[in-house]
Amino acid sequence: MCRRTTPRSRTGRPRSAEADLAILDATRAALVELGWSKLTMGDVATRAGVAKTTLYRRWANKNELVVDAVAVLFDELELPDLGSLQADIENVVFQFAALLERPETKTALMAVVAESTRDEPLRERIRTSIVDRQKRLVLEGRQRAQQRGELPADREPAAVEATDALIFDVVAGAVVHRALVSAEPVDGDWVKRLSALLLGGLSAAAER
Amino acid sequence: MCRRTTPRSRTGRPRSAEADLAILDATRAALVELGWSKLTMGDVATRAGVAKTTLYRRWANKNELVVDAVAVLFDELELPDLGSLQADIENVVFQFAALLERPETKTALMAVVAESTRDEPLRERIRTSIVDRQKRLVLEGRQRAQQRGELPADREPAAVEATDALIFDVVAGAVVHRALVSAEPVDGDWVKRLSALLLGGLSAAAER
Amino acid sequence: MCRRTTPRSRTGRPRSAEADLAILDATRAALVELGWSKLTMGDVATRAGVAKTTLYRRWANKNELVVDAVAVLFDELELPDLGSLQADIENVVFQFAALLERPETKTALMAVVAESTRDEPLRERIRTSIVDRQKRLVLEGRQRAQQRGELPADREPAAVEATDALIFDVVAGAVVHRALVSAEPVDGDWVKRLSALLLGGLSAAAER
Amino acid sequence: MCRRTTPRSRTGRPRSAEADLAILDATRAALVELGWSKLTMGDVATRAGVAKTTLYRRWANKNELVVDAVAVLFDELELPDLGSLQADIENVVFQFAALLERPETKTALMAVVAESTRDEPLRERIRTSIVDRQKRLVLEGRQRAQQRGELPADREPAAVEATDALIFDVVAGAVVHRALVSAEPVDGDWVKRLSALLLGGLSAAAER
DNA sequence: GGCTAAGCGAGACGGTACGTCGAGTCTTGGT
DNA sequence: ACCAAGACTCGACGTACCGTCTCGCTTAGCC
Repeated sequence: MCRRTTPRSRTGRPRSAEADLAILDATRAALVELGWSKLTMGDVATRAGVAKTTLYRRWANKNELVVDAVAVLFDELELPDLGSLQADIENVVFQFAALLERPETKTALMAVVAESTRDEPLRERIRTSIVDRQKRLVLEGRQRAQQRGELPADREPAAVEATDALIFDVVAGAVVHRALVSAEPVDGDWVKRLSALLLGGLSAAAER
Repeated sequence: MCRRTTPRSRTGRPRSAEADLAILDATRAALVELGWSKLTMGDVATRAGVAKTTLYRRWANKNELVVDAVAVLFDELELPDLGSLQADIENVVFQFAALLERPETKTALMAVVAESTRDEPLRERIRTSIVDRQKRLVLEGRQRAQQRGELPADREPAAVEATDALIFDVVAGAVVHRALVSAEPVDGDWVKRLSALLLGGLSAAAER
Repeated sequence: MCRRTTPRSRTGRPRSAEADLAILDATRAALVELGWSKLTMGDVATRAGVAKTTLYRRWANKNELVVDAVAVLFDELELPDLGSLQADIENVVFQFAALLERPETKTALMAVVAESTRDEPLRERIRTSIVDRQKRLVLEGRQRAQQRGELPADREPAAVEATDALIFDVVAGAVVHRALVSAEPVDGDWVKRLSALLLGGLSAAAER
Repeated sequence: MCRRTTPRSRTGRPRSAEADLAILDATRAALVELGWSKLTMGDVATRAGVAKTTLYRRWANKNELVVDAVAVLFDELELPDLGSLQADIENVVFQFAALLERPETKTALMAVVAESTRDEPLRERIRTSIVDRQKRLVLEGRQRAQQRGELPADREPAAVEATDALIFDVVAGAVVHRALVSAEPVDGDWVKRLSALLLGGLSAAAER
């Protein structure tokens, strides 16, 4: 979580663990109230009852702090076995949509992605802290569907991986676009249509 | 294009039309060189050979200016008839990906979307200037495919509209997510897989 | 009054005389309400129901306008014959003090003098519009006192002129300093002491 | 000197004392080069090698800064015992005139007095920083003359105080008016006439 | 009575300075 | 070594006013 890359000295006063939590909580609270662009480091420090220095000792800048503050929310996503691929897809789409409805996620996610187009370390941090962690959902869902026989067993690994990546971009991208760009609700009807499209597409691919 | 809402006074010196163009050009140039977050109003004004006040007389803030500057780029997207739905899809995806590769679009699009989550007028501006204008591509492509017989003729209009919206979010969302979040190339292989998925999904839906 | 130095063309629409008065009135009103430093040309124009252009066609800048607006107030000073030099002095001091109590004079006079230390044309304008016009009071008062026999008749003109100038600086300077710098009231007691000082000093000089 | 009114926090980085001096020096330099009205806070900050915010942290505005910068110059005035009241008067008048010849004083003094007519805190600051500090010269000169027997010993204190105040306003006012309004030189001849007037007036008052 | 040169209101224009705010750093004294 | 406090530099913000300009529209005087 903490961006300390150097191996951390053994002497001196150790960092306060409480401070880390307080800062991340304060960051999320500030995101909810103010949104990304009005959030300030000084305000976060005040909310957390901490000096600005303490923030900068732990995070290099605002972007990295916000990524860490928001990343943990994405770990809440789970994929309980609901018995069918369609149910699993619809469930995860709903969860993801609910996550994007939260004001802290809504305002922060696109902002840090935008910043990351010009900031390679930030992109890397986003990838490791948020993006890659969610790919497990696609992998798990696909494997479960194969076990159920809803999808054929793997043939060549490269194709499987490419399809996983595609599904990930399609699902995540469609939900984000629906929620933030089109600014329309991710409701039951829309989710059904999306999952139907995906299942149809995957089945068609499997038949060939 | 310009935010003139009041019907425009008849007296007084009229606004310079040249200035408008120079400002939008300067904005795009600054986006390319500096990216969204480093772009400043003062710098844009200098590049355009214009006073800062002239910018603020026309646009309320950086976001609205950037939306206008970038919007015109999206109008370049076209949908020539390539003879098959698959070819049309692949073509438009490529065009869209190429657009998102341009540094001015890449850095600006996500940023203004992020801001729009807390700024209703901005969201409206984005919708009318950018988003809604591109929905025509989905509509046109679908109609053409129906004429070719690749897709069944319309049944109920509501379902058609909902499917158009879904396809729009899926295509645009997937490309944006691939390009900006996953940060992986939108290459021929990926585009083929995406269009196969869509075609499969649409066909499956049509059969029911 | 108006700074037109070139001989003025005979053709074309003549300048509005009403506008001149309205502008000077508006300037004084603005001085009263806002003071020198908060007075703006745009505000004066609005008050006068006139375009800014019209101001600048007549006065080169804020300083010159204010000098003209205030100058006329100084012409109100009069020197009625009260029968004795002491009474005449006390009377003119009271008048001058009353003038400096008016908010428009108070705020404007020192300000334009301050500006004039770096602006030769302005200094010239102040001299001709305000300062020199008041020297007549000293001259008149002295001549009247000589006729009454309170002061000896002139000997050498240079000395007379030098004394006139001294008295002018002493009286005007003392009143201004009392009113604006010391910020204490120019009351009967103070005026009596000042006139006694002057009369004593002038008599002493006459005896030699 | 510095406007610190609250008793000063004990924690945090203390204010730089060097910065204070550098800023006041820079202010005087800017006054000399540019004059009051062209002096800008940004320019002063640059000259002092300091950020603009540092200026505003210490002084509320240009006026207060300039008063502080100029006040110290007035402390240079001294009243050495030259053996006679006349000599003492002429000396202090020359010193004061020389001070008003300096470009930084010339341009600043009237300007801040003008502003002070609409700004009570500024008036107070001028009084305590500049005006009251110079009244000592009148007091000292009068006491010395009494010791020499040139002036009678005090009778009632109120009258003495009133006369001191009068002399202060007359001398300071006359010199300022001569130098800045009449814009004529404070030369030996004029000074002799002024001191003669004062001595004559004081003697006449004493005889009664 | 039409021509014409200037005046006029309106308001946009290029500039310059304002005073504020936030980022990120540095310097205290104290833990 | 950590920490809270708060001053520091830097740079952008959005606003205000200056004095100029460009419109379209009067308005007086001379042909």
